[in-house]
Parts: sequence; C-alpha cells; structure tokens
Amino acid sequence: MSLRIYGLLDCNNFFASCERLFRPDLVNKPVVVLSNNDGVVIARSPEAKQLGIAMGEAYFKIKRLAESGKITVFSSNFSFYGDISSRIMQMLYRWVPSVEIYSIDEAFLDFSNLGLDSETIIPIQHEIITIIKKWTGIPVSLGLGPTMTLAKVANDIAKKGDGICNLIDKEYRNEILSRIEINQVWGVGRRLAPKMVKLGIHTAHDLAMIDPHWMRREFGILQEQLIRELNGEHCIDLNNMPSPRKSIQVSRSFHETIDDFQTLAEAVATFAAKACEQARSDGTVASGIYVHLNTSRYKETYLSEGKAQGFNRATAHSPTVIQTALELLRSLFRQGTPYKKATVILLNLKDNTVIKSQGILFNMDNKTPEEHYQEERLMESVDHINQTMGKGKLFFGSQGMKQYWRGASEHQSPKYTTHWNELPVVMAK
DNA sequence: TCTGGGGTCCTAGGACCC
DNA sequence: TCTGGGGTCCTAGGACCC
Repeated sequence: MSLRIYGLLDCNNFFASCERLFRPDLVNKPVVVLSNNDGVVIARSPEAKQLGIAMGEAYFKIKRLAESGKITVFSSNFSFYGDISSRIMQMLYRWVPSVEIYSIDEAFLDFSNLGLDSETIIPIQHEIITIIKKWTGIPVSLGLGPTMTLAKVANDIAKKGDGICNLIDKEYRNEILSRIEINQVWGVGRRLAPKMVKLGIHTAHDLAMIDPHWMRREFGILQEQLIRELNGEHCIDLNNMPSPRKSIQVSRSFHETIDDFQTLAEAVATFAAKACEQARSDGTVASGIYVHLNTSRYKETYLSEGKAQGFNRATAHSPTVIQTALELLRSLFRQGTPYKKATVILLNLKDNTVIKSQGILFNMDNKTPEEHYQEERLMESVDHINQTMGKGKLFFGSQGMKQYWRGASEHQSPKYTTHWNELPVVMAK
C-alpha cells in the first residue's frame, strides 16, 4: 500500500534569480524586475525585499534608488525566463514521472505509488533542490504533503527556511497550519479572506476545523474542498493530461494613452496575429474572438467595454481573425477616448483536427476545401519563417510598421540563452 | 508622475423547453 | 385574475491563481 505524496517545487524570486545568472556581480545585491512598460515591480531579490520594496510598487517611486545605484532594475525579459523555466521543468522528470507545470516558476510533482514514505523521500527532496541549484543556478524550494493544498502550504514554509518542508505526516501539521494566515492559503484571495476573518477564521488551522458541509453551503464547492485538503483528504488531482487551453488572451497596457484609430488598430491586429500564432502552435482553432478596450482604471471616467463575434467556421487563420478583430474594434472605438489598454481573446478553442471535418462537411463559410487547404499552407509558411528567421520577421500589413503603441523596456537584459546575437561572451586569458 | 499580463473555474440568472 | 415544477444550456460576472 503506497502513500499519496505530492510536492510543490517553486523557484525562489524567479525573475530576479534569472537576471543574476549571468551577472555574478549582482549576487547578494538588491535586484528588481519590472512589468511591461517598466510600470511596476513584479519580482524582487531577497535583498530588495529587505529594502522594503513591495510587490506591485510603481517604478517611479523607487527610481531614485535605481539611479543612485542602490538597486539594479531590469525590464522583464520573458523569453529568457521562459527558457530557464523549461530547462528546470525538464529536469524534474529525472525524479518523478508525473509533473504538472503550474506556472512559469512552479510545478506540482506526484510521488504517489513510487513506494516512498515520509522518511524515504527526504534524501530525494534534498537532492532535487541541490541538483537544480547546481545545474541551473536557480534556487528552488520543495514542499511535500499528502494533498496538493498541503504541498503548497509546505512550500510556503520551505521558502522561508532552508528550502524544504515535509507535511506528509500529521505530527506537526496543526502547528504549521496555525502559523499560516488565512489570506496566505491557496484559494483564499482578497475577497474571501476578510469574510473568513469576520467569522473568526484567522489561520489555515482555523479553516481546517470548520465543517465542510457548512462551508459548501456558505462559500461553495471550492472552499469545501479546501478544508478537506487541509485535513489530508485528497480532492484536487494533478491533471496528467495536459489540458489544452480554452482561450488565448493577448493584452497590453500602453505606455501613453492612444486616441487615434490607426495606432489602436495596429495594436489590435498585432495581438490577434500573436494569439493565432499561439493557437496554431497548440494545434487549436477558435470559435470566436473578443476584443476589449479600456481607459485608465485610475481615472474617474473609467471606460471598459468589449465585444465578441463568432466565426462561421472555427479558425486560426490570421487574416480572417485580424479582419474580424478590426471590425469589432471599429464598432467599439469612440473618437477622442484615451485608451490605455487593449485585449484580444480567442474563445472556445478546439482541436483543429475535429473541426476540419465539420467545417468542410457543412461548408459553413462558403469556402472550398481547396481554399481552406491553401489558408493552412500559408499560415504554416508564415510560422516556419518566423521560427527560423526570428520572431516577427513576417507580419501582416494591418499590424503596421511603426507600432507606436509599443512602449519602453529600457532596462532589459540580453536574451542570453535564446538569441544567437545576445549570447554571453566569455573571455579567457 | 504611475499603477502588468495571462489564465481557470464556479455561480447566478435568464431563456427556453416539456 | 393567475399563472407549477423541473430540466438544460448559455452567458456574464466574480473569484481565484501566478
């Protein structure tokens, strides 16, 4: 009889840790990574946290620190982080057959049915964090528990200590859970936390003591599962099948507001093209598209509206999707409005092999099979050229040449590991 | 001054049907 | 005037995650 054991592996201060990989001069120094357009702080090294720099803090507030050299700031460099992430994720299969990548810097590991118990897994736990640090340079922490929720709690504790924590046995569980504030619990966000506190639920342990049936009535099924999971009862499963995405969203806030149609149209066309590219690489097609515009959330005249449109036949054909996106944009656009952000979402994505037969069968868009075939070949060629010649080499006219909507990323590090031209140079004497 | 981007799931309520 | 009880499907909105 084998124990259920889940692990949650988390890369510590991931983006900041990545930035230090090729900058040994920054080890033990405060490092901060900024969001798109250098707007706010999205990652901090421990030293930067110690300086009191908060997550989400506006860059202008800490600009002085950066200019005086007290901290080093980077614009986000997602292609670099993504590459480091996939290297780490690939390594995990050395130790465990079942890995679910949860985010760019986190993965759940399923150690169940491997004949391990809470004792025999300890050396493996140590080995994982040691080897990953040694081979990739990224510090990670690994928490273990009998459910995914408890593994998550364990990881929280691990991060604050020496990188490991084990909640598989019941022994210390109550003590650990009473140290976790309710708003730190996975699944309790900024809305639920105050409600729970009002009910006298202050810690994860308090929550674990609540009657799950009552919780279901008052808060819903997710919160019921949460209680059961905190008590070691397995409810949430690792999706072994990588579930295909149901939507693909591309959005950007603009550095400066945009009020002319042409500039906005270029941005929307670019987002649509990017979303299609992702869908094609997933092998999916969209049933519809949604375009959304908004002005600044922080102004009194906040405007936020969007519109959806279905396709006659599910598709990932960029010209078709761009055309629909621009039609939607035209009907949404209001003259003289200072738009701050645009979003394009491909809706209800489906596996393209299923759709292919349906569309042709019903001839829903008045195109011949030959035309569909040609559309697909065209997209394949575009993708191929962009993959081999570099991202964005080939694009559609409606995306525009100037792309004024693109803002600044003034402090971006080189794409060390994904661009030949930006490889780090090593000098040897 | 400025204030990210990309997802998932659940629930409530309306439309519609028998 | 009064007008059941149940089911399904869809959508919008809310909540969560990193």
